[in-house]
Amino acid sequence: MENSLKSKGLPSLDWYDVLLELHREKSTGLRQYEIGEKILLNKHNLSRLIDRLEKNQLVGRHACAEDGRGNRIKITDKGEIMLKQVWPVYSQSIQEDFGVKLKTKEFIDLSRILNKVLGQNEST
Amino acid sequence: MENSLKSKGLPSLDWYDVLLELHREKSTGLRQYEIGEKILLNKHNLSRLIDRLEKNQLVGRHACAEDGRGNRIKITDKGEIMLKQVWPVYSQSIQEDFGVKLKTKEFIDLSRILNKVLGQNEST
DNA sequence: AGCTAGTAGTTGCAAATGCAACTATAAAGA
DNA sequence: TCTTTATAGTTGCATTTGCAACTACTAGCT
Repeated sequence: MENSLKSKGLPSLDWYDVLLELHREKSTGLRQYEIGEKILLNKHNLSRLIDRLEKNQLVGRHACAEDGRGNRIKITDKGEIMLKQVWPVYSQSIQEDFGVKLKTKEFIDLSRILNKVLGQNEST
Repeated sequence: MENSLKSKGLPSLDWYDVLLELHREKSTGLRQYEIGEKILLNKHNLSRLIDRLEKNQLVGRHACAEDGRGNRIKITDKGEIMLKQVWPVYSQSIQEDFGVKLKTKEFIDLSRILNKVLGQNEST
């Protein structure tokens, strides 16, 4: 999937993950720690990922009213456009790597089983 | 799993993967490209991974009779010992992350489905 | 044989990651 | 209020990864 994106000059999947979460909260934005809870990335790496996104003007860091330490991250219009550009390529990769190879029931089973593995984590 | 290994001063899982493949061919050893076919790592990174393994005397590079370009990698006794040290920690992690959370049937299904995803790859 | 193309493995450099230490602010307790 | 403790986020440094170019050798073609 990464190769497929890269060959088309699109950013990697972790950029997509962050942009998607921000898209879902377009109006209010998200705190960095909130993004960190949703995707699998520790805070220092997330901080630098957002540096890169910001440098590419896909997101913006805004001062945070309720907490002076943190900042509120919002997706930009350019970020929204990027999201729309990535999705067709991403979804086609999913189709090729999973859709073609698995029956619908297998796909559902896989999803359910992996969610069980992810869930009930003593570390969370 | 990586955290669990690291906290006990043991090397990461990719070291284990390589050592295990070499253990299975202890007498003849393996060419680097053969290791590369078995684990998910491209050749330059594998080359450097083997550098590290060699520096820790867990494997040895030997001149290759049948092909002057390549070398034959063999696990050392120290490597075998490391393999034996890692396995209990690794297997316990598997137990915690999968065994506890999944029923036997789910585990088998997961394995079967993921193998289907891996297989029939147009790129291989 | 001699030339060309392909393969095995290595290396330099840039970018990404992990770890620990750091700053700045918030929250909790005396 | 003042002190202590916890949290949000950043930064420096070492290690790892990805990419492209490279060497050295093999294999295939004429």
